[in-house]
Amino acid sequence: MYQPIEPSFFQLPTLELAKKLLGKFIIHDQPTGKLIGKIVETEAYMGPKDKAAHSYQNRKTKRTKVMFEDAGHVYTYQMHTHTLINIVAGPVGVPHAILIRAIEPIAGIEQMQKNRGLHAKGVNLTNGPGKLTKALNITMEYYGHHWAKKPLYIAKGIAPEHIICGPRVGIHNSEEATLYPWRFFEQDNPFVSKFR
DNA sequence: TTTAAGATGCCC
DNA sequence: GGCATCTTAAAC
Repeated sequence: MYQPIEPSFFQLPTLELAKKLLGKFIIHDQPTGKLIGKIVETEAYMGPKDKAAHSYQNRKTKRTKVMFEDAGHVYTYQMHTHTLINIVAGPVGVPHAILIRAIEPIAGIEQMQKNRGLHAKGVNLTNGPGKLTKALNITMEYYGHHWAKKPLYIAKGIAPEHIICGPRVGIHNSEEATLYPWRFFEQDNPFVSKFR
């Protein structure tokens, strides 16, 4: 318990992995203790044929290159004032990634509250991809890290009873890819982000 | 070197 | 609905 999952876990087909990640724990070891959240919402991005993905048509740049590594690496990027975090999926050379969109706080909640500031109450602590990275103190320095290694790692958790899928959030100019049902979340969990 | 746009969140 | 404010990529 609370130990990094075996690296082979990430070698599932991308959509399968996106579903299996629901209920897993994401853990960040800090000097002040462990910050732990349960993943309740994910989104898959499959570069080669996904117009909404940064790696569409295998575009390889400084930003997207980590997605060409083997599954389990950390892909971080900046969105306006926020850091968003992904799990690289697919075999070497196939630039897939899974965005972690929301978590439910499990341990270290007081520290998460401090990291977020006073305005974040209740579900607003971690119900969005930019919010959870701030709560967990995740920054761009984890670009290229591996999710099976401390101090930032995935651990076994609690599989959800019911999983819902639907269109991804915040995709507007990607034509047919706009409606791909590649968003997965735990039914009735209050920390799932709002659709826009 | 300059400029535009973005897988968001907070405030008005 | 506006705007903050950072990284990247593609235009000059």
